[in-house]
Amino acid sequence: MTTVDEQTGIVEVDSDLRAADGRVPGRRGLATRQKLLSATRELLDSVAYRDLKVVDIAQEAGTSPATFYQYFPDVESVMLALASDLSEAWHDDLRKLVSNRDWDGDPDGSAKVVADGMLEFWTRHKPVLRVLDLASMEGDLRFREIRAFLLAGATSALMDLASERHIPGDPMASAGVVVGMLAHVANHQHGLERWGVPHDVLVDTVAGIIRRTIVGLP
Amino acid sequence: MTTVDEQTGIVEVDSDLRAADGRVPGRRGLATRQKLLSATRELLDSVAYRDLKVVDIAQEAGTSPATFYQYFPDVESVMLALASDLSEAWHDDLRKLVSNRDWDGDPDGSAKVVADGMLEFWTRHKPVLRVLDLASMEGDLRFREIRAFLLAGATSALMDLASERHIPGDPMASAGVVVGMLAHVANHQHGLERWGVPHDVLVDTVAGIIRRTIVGLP
DNA sequence: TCCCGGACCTGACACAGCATCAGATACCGG
DNA sequence: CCGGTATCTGATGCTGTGTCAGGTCCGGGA
Repeated sequence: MTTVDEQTGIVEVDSDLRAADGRVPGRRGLATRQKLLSATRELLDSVAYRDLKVVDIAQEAGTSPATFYQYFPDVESVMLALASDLSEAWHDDLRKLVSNRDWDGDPDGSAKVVADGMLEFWTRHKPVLRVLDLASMEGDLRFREIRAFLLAGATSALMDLASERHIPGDPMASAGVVVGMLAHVANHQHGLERWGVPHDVLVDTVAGIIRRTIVGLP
Repeated sequence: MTTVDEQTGIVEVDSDLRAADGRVPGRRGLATRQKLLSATRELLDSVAYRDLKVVDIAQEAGTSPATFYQYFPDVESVMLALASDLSEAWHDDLRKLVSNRDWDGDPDGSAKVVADGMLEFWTRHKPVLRVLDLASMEGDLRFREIRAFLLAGATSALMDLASERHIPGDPMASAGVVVGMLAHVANHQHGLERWGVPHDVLVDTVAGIIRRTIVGLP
């Protein structure tokens, strides 16, 4: 999270980073905080968010529960931080993914690169993105905000594309639905593949929907 | 859930319905069980699954935590039962939704009815379906099975349609992706509408994707 | 080198929710 | 009205939460 202090105008990275007692953490403290974040991400591979306990995170990080509370008020806040970091990473990846793509000359290839890239990113960070999805669905405003920001880049990129092409229908709705579809397919990839749909067929199918819905080609 | 006892061949509705001590519940017991189910569904409207406590469910149902454990081993099992019931209900709704639809004469209207119907069902039962989605994503096999069964009806209906029409691409993948998209849009409807996409535009967009992807019309 | 002050960590504790059981209560057929 | 079984619950041990006061670690100054 990058923010600008309204009072001083100072740009701070990971602002509001302060321990429970109000102190600003130093080198050692930041390392501990990082260890807690990593431990949480690690645990999320094997245990459901619902069953994530402070005790376990602390143990995995090689520290005590009391220390956990020095850096985060609860487990949800760790997720928020992880999701926020991911949001940054995604915007970097996205830039490489959609910029300078030849939609006129090679619409199929372009759609495929976007579909594949997003699927890959979602698969790589599945555990955190899963929680982001759930918490958003359940109405948590802070998670919703991050999710909206995370999807906004992809959505607006596709929306612009749809607008340029003057496709029938609402560009915003089309882009929003397509991006949601990508996220959903990524999350349930495993299920579809178990149903007998191989990964590359899935990518082709999704790319086809992007092409027809956004680019406006048959 | 309807099952057939392999040994006896006896068809049982809600088989394995037995209290914690192994007794088969009578009229009064079934009523209590039902009250617990309703209470859970009720609570799910206002509190996140993650925060659903046995104490709260018991209180909402006007009984004690100990009674809860008479009928369910844990909160997850209640969700399983609710999801299972929903799965039955959906298959009934689905039958009315897709049967005798005129895809050749009125593809737009047909696609719209399916899109609208599914969105409506998902919205009506959002809390339970949300949990079903989450638990499936997190890899819980029992929830996955129910989700697969729930989506299978819609998926195979669309798959058959896609096969008949000889659309390019894999019918199974197309149907799976489209059904997933519908579920996802239903879950995140609120977000899209807040983004300024009205409900009817959303339905049109989704119907358009169904038409182009499944029916094979521009 | 030693020491000292602040940054950091943790053991101990009070409390909430989980899960279980023995015993109390409610209901039904006779 | 009574006995027996189905149903319910108060009491209880246990796991995990969240908060202190006080201990440990570390780097900079003498």
